[in-house]
Amino acid sequence: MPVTLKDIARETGYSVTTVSRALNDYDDVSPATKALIRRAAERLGYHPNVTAQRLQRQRTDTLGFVIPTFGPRFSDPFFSEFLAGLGNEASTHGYDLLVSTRAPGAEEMEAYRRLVRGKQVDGLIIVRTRRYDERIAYLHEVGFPFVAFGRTALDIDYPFVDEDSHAGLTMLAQHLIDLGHRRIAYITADPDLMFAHLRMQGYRETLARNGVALDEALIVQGDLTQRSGRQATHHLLDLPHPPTAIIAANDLMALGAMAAIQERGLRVGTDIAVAGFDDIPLAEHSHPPLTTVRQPIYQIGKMVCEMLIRLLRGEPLEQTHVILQPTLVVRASTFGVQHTVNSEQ
Amino acid sequence: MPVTLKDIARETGYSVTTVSRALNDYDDVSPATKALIRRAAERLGYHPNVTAQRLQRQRTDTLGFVIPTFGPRFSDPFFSEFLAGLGNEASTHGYDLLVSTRAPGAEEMEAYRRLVRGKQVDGLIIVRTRRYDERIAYLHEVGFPFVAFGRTALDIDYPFVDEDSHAGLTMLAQHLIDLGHRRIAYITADPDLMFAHLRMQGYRETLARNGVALDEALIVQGDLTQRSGRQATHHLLDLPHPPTAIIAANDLMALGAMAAIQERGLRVGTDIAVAGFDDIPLAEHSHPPLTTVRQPIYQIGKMVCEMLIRLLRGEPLEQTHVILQPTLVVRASTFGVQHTVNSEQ
DNA sequence: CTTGACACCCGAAACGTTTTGGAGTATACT
DNA sequence: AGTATACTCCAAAACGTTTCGGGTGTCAAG
Repeated sequence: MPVTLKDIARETGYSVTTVSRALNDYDDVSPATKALIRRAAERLGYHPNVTAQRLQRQRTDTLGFVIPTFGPRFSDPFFSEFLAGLGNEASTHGYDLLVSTRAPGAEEMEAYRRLVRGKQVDGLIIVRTRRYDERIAYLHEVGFPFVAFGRTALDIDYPFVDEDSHAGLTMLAQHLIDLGHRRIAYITADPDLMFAHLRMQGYRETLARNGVALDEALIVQGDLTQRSGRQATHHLLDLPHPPTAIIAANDLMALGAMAAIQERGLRVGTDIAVAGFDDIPLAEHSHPPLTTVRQPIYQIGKMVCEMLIRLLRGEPLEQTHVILQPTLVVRASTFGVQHTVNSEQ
Repeated sequence: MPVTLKDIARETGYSVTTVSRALNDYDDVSPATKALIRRAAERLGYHPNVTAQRLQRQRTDTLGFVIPTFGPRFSDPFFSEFLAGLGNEASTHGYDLLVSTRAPGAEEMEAYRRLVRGKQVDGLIIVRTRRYDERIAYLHEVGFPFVAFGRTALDIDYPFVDEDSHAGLTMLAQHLIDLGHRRIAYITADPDLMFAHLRMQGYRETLARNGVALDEALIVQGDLTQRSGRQATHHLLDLPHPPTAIIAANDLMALGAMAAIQERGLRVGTDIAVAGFDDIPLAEHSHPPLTTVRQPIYQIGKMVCEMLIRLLRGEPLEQTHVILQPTLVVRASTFGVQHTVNSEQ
């Protein structure tokens, strides 16, 4: 049914070889023939069979991305934005994106293995790196091309982009200390997540450097969702000696913290300061707007994708270890003024 | 480098045919041979080349999903959740997901055409249907398998799942009217979007049925983002005769509306009621929690995916036109009580 | 001693493309 | 005239799999 090279060959009287070479603009086909063949292809409505090309060329022009999902109500702005960056960059370079969704764990690893062994993709994108990241260890071991968003604690050299989580949390903590806070809580995430680990380090070190005593009771762990941020905050507020400021490892948990505080009739920004990390679009439009650290997720997605494509094409990477400096975005949630109208609209 | 059927054939002394048939469990291969071949395959680390299988089988076992993105800061919980449903369902049936991101328009259509003509995917998933949806018209015309989330105004019969937007908005509007509101604003989205159209209809009809005069000044249009909801609300509040309640076509815009109201020192739920649509995870944890209409997006993603797979496998669909009844979720944003602690934690 | 039936196996073609390694025919140069 | 030198073109192999249409050998029934 679909028209193939053979059809064009039959139609024009040329061989399949010549038709193929004409359409691929080889210079051992005369201009006249090329034109003729191209017109025929156009007329017949020819479009190459991508699968056949892949088999022959031994590459898929497809990148793989396994999204770590957590449960059905999975919804993290991080991934939409990252995916958008990835997808747009990939398409401008003629690459497709194969996406899987798996909860971290055994099934996730199986998905990676399948993609690698079946040669379904030319390269992989890794996000949410863990301190001892099994995916990276595996891909490195089998020598499969990949680029990650995030570092690990493994002794493996691989290309990555990462934001400086440590610096980000240092800025946040310093900001709160400068405002006079001394009881600063931290809602962390699974400490095996590299970024959670680094942020925690930044938190601890900044308090120490400023001579602020660290109360371990003020460190609680969430799972990056709003719900967990809310629960953690209720727990913190129930403490005999509650914090005056709360930093969350991401914006979603910070928004949950704000909800918990407001549920108790307290005011965010005046009674208790709250800060997040990521600067998701919601942060700017929450009430009060959320102080946070900006991570250009879309840009990072693009950058990771571009690096991987260069890698696949054998082009040199100017940098294989990119660490981006985040910027502090101070908004009303830590500023002490409640009903500030945000300047930008 | 990678091990192929030929390698196993050489190793075991059987033909490529027999090896293939053994591994695919044909019953014209003796159990002993099967075992022998399978052990060899295992030992050599054989994994079939998916591309070659595809070429031969003339199908890709891949579904296509083109995400309509709007700008770099694209971030809509709807898509994460839908994608999770899609991805999980697809993987349980052995299908992969090819994802593209395109802003609606010419490039988007080109992406669809490419996927169809290059035979890159066996079927497509369509979301955010428009009243006169070009994608659906095209796919129907060329006879390519697809399932959509959403109806259209086109006179085309195709399989879809949709939620009853009309009923959803009817419930919201009725809820507000029952609470005594008479000046109910509506923040709509691009009216070419089918769901925005249907929701608007539900809004208009419910007001009319209850004898509530419709003030066209109270209908403003956003673009589904928080930012636009906030802007629209500022506009509404500047009106000489502002509304006492605001319904937004989706939760994101409703959250924006809440921010705008609070920025002016007004209280959501007591001074002005706000309601959204979707019940994204954020709705429950906002402050105050948002009254909305629940759409089981994850389930819809699963259902759409399952329908498409059945379609591709030639299995009968029990229903090709599924319309789900949404449920009203009343929370404090319309309830008149400010600091309600949400029951579920 | 045939004849079938059955169990097991395989060569070759096919899927649609790209690439290899020439072959044939002009034209240009000695 | 002979010989390079382009310039066009093509047959066949290759990518790795599945499948079609047999083939062979054994055994029981006739």
